[in-house]
Amino acid sequence: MVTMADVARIAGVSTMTVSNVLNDRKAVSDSVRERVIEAVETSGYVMNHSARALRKGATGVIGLAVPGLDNPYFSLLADRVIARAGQLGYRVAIEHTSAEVEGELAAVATSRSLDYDGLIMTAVEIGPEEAQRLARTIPLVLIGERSVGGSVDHVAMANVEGTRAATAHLIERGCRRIAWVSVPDPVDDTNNVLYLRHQGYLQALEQAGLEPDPGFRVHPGGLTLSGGRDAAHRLVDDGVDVDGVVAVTDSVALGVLRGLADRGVRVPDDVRVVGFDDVNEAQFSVPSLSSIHPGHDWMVDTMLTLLLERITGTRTGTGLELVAPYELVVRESSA
Amino acid sequence: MVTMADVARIAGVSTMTVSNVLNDRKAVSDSVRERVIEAVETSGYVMNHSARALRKGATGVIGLAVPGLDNPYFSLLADRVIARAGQLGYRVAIEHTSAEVEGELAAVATSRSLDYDGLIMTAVEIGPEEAQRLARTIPLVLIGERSVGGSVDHVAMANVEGTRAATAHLIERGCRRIAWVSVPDPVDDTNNVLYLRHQGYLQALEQAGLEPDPGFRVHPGGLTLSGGRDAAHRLVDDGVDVDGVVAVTDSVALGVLRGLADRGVRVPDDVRVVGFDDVNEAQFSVPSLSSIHPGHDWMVDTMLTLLLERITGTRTGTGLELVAPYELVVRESSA
DNA sequence: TTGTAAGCGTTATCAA
DNA sequence: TTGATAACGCTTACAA
Repeated sequence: MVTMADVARIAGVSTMTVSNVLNDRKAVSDSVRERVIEAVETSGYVMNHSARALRKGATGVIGLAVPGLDNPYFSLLADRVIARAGQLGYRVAIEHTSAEVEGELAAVATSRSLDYDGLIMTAVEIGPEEAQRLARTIPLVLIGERSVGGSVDHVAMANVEGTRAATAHLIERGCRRIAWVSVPDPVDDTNNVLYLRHQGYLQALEQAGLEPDPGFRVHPGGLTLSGGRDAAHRLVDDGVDVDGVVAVTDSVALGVLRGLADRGVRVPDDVRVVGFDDVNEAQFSVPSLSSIHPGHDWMVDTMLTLLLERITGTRTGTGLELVAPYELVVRESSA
Repeated sequence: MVTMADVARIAGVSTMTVSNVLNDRKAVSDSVRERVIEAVETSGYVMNHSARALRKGATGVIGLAVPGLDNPYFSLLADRVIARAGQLGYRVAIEHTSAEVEGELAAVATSRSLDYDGLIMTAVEIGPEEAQRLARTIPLVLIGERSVGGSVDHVAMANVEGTRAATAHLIERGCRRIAWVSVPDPVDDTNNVLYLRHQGYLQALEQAGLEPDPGFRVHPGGLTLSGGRDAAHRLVDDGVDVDGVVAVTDSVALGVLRGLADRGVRVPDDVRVVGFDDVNEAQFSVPSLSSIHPGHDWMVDTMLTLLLERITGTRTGTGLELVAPYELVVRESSA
């Protein structure tokens, strides 16, 4: 392994000069700079990031904790976070949280927190206290929920407003019996995405004087394509008479489209469907899926801005809570 | 920041004893072990991985270089690699390669190679010489292609055999005018997935005495949903008379399904469609997509096994080349 | 069973 | 403009 000392020896300078050239830190004479650069190239030197990290107390790595990449929303998110972080000179390591036993999440994150200069986390199971404790160890930005307190920054989606708009859109299109497809009994908590989205659905129905559908038809943890498909099967097989479906996520909605097709239910003719997240695939399903676009780019930019402010110490104190602008995107499934 | 020395002071022992307890390395008396563990907990100590990495010369991180996660195949792959690597005690950092200017790929990978104990890479642009050079710096496993030589291990898909089976399947189902949807003019190279898959298509047609479709209808770099959709539009709009489509990837195939739907072409009644990769979404599209299942789990297990053998030095010498078992999965799009 | 000493490769600080 | 020195937190090798 070639070290800075080797390069220094070859170039006939000190390691500090090599370091200064490589980081263009101070003024270095042109002749010396050239010699160093040449020595770097001939020797094939590569920087040892562990040594730098140890010395500087920063790793240049941001952690991104998501349930899994096996989900179009999270892979979309990861893709953009990686790309944007790369532009800012950071690398991204992905942490899978869904594999962990409940509660282990925070422990794992804490034990690894030193490896990251900051952590972006989709807060599915983590509670306010845990989040605050974690945030004392490492700059922390939470996605998708609200009001954790402490120095935790939040970038939230317009969960309530989004599903309210989605539901109102179906009502406006003439739907009167609108099902909500999500997991049963989300915890009544303003930090819970599933709860908030359900509230939006309920609010829109109430505003229109309509009765909500009592059924939740996805198994907990089943916010997936297959979960959505199975839910649609049960919806039809149980003889529930609906003319609209609001699904808690696009994955579920796409599964619902498939499940309705299995039962010969036509979308949008018999039933109109709306999702939430506006994943890429929503544009290409048959029929294409109407959805709530939660401002992905805005969210990613904001998350990284907030995180870097904490990392560099530009901003301290109580956590900010920012809500991304959302947009209803109408496609074939509700046209 | 709490260090091992702090813990040692609190427990009244030496740092080595703390280190030994934390790594349960040697026999440590129960009383001392208890004191150390208590000191760790009360102090809130967390291991500094940079220091350990510097000292041990290993980071515990595996790099995964993929074009982007904005693609169901690569996100599926990343998901499984992260999960499996986690079980083996490694973390995974994702490198985006598609953002790089051509040729920079190798440079970037090299400059970062010290950060990883090993690298798994989808070799889209990297050439044999670059790969070999890289492999001298870091254990390297390449995905999806073949025959790079040197100490580079390979886990390949059955590219030729897969598309041959897919094409033969369409022929067996009665198709006679089968289009190939991929990028134009893939480099004639046994290391090029796109070339190999095209070969399989050609072989199946030749075997059946059929004429190949001359057209390639996806723009380079457009192996995406929208690329597939646009290709299908052009196929129909140009009046090409086909009764079957073999797409180079599932993303393209799913786009083709959408594009055909746009033009009122029925699948499978008018045209049968087969893809390659068997991504999750293939089961849930309408119609569901027939595909070549390239043995994802086998590939991921094998890749990590090979990589760890190189990392630990268990195996040295010339690179192995292993081909994953494939399977044709027939679904509605060709039923 | 526990402890001491040295060193991994880099950079901050201060001196020349 | 350049260099010497110490230190970051940990583990290997050896000593007690």
